[in-house]
Amino acid sequence: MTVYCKFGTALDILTGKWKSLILLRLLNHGTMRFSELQKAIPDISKKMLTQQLKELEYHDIVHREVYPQIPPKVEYSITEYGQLMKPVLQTMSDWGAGHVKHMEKLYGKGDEAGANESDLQKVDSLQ
Amino acid sequence: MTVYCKFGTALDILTGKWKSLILLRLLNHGTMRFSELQKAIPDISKKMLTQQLKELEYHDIVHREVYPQIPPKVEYSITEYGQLMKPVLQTMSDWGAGHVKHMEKLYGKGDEAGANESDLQKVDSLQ
DNA sequence: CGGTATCCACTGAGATACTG
DNA sequence: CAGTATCTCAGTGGATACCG
Repeated sequence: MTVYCKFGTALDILTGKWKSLILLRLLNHGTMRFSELQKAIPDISKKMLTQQLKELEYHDIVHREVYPQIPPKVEYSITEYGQLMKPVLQTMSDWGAGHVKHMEKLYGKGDEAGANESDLQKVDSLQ
Repeated sequence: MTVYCKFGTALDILTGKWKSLILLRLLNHGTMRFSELQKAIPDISKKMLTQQLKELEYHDIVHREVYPQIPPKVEYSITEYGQLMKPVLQTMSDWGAGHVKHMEKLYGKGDEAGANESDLQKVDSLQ
């Protein structure tokens, strides 16, 4: 049986280091303002944050609430539908955790040679 | 509690349309030769196939068996450890399938406007 | 505050040609 | 057959400045 590849879909959403980081923050902290997300995710630019949030909003994973006031205030949160991402993120996270261990076993703790884990970010865990 | 982000790790492996396509083929067909993979994955270039396979091999997900003969013969397969990817792939695939449905509900069947599903590939399913 | 708009540097990936 | 070596170019994302 052949089916259309669902990874394309899943990967479009999860791909890129930024989207997963955003989702993680929102899942942990609940509602967050644009500036809070910026502070919580070091090194992300406004451009990227805006872009990624827009995509997540289009996919009905993130909700964007605008408060029409001066100065503006915009809050982001995970939609009810978006909560379905949690098990996916969790599964990937669990596997990733195990895989870090596995790589250490294979190549030793200092595995600078190819694994490229230098850009791992410290974030709150899913639990 | 803060932990190192495991998504970086998981995404490094799963990211890119090619790696997931390769894993899918190998999971379905078992052992495959380089040229078989090339035929099975239309539009992938030798360069990309080689590169992705190398990375998967480094991560102990794919095994590379070289038969020292002329003409050369190289077979690729999923390692025992690599089988652990299956649930991850399955979870992502399941969510992706549901998400396609969700997008159709929201935006209608013809959702050319932003979802960019035009590059979905036909592949054998995990089942 | 929460964005857009513009420019620019870098990289990922395709095409092509060559090799053991 | 199964790669490697270059070249090239489009797209991604960073920096900066401006706007409602």
